[in-house]
Amino acid sequence: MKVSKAQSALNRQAVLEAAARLYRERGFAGVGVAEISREAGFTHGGFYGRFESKEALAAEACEQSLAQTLERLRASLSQHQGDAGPYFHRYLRAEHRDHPGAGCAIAALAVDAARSGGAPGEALTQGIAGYLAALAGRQPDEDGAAAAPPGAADKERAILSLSALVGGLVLARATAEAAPALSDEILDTLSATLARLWREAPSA
Amino acid sequence: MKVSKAQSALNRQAVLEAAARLYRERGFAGVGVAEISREAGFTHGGFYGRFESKEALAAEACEQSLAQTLERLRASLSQHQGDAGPYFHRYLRAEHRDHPGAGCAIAALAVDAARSGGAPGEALTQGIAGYLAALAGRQPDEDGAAAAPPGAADKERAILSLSALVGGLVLARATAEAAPALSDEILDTLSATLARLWREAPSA
DNA sequence: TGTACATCAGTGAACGCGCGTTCACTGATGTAC
DNA sequence: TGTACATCAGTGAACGCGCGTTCACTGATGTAC
Repeated sequence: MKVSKAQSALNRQAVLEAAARLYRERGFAGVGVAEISREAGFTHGGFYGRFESKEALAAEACEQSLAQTLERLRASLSQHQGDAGPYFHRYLRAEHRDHPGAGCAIAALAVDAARSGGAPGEALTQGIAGYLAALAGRQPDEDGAAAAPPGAADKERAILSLSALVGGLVLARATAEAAPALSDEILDTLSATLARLWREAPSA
Repeated sequence: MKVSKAQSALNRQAVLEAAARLYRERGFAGVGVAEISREAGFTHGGFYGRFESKEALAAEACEQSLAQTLERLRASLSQHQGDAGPYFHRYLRAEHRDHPGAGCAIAALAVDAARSGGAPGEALTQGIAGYLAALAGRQPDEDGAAAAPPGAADKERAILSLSALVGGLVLARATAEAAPALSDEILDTLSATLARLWREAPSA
């Protein structure tokens, strides 16, 4: 049963989105192409008409979820005039901890990508570089002058912040089941610490 | 071919150590009981005489590598009178990034443990709690008086530090192949930042 | 616009393989006498 | 201490299963006239 080109493109996108969610939830090795296809509403036989291999799908799923992750950061920064506080606060919520499939691709996939290497590893690397650049970037002046390039202190703060966000979320997820109070404490404490850190040394 | 009880205990330990290394390198889903047994010098047929299941082995391997991870932190803290700087510096070395099998169990296994839940998840949770306690703990006074209990600032600093260590190592590993310069920068920058953080607000 | 037919997106069965787990067997260990 | 034998740690073949991947087939799409 053939399907129109437009529908076929939508179908491919549906598989990609199912993969982006399931991989973040269970890792590359934890989900198969059959389950991903089924989740999107198809049989696994058509998979290789849409993607070259499981690794190719993993790489595309990485790119897609990383793009979403970066877009959220950029949107929040621009909405709050470069103040990262609100973004950190959202990032370190229980809601985010409890729904990795819809959350930060770096926290969910970086360990898997480091192990798998190849195309997913490259996608993650680009995503991390882009994230750090966005976090270190300075906002344009109020009078519209171009933003100053980020200095060493900006890069340092960006690296500390992303490391703390990713590590904190990973720790909170690992402890959520067996020690929910500790898990909450990690999120809340970290959220307060990072907010203070940016308040004390704000960017230009 | 039976084997002496003493030898059998050594053999079990050898399998456990192979598992602790391979799981940290490739994750729970990335290595099978056959490969672990082979790595330790045995056939996989004898596996279920030593462990109840793959999950039971994973849990024991977690406990073992976590115990090693905590022992290293405690040893470094006690050797340097509570100064965590040298430990952070070692933790954030390229050597550590490049050899996950012998490195920090939290950074290597927390994502996997969060996904698997069960006994490995509980082991990781206990390990994280112990790590934070050790990092927040105050050293006894020079005149031998008992150490003061850790305050809120100590716990906050411990959570920020562990999060940054784990997140930083994860990021450095993810970028090591495709952007080695960025990977090095993450490690070096974080190392300097954390050292400064502890120098500026030292514990009693 | 209507018809004839080539294209090709998706189906479902099949493949070889490695997984976790089981089991009959082997033969050195360790014990009862 | 020496002998006879029960125990049991480890072997290797086998199991059912799900994996990634392939392929002959179906039938709606989209095109040539």
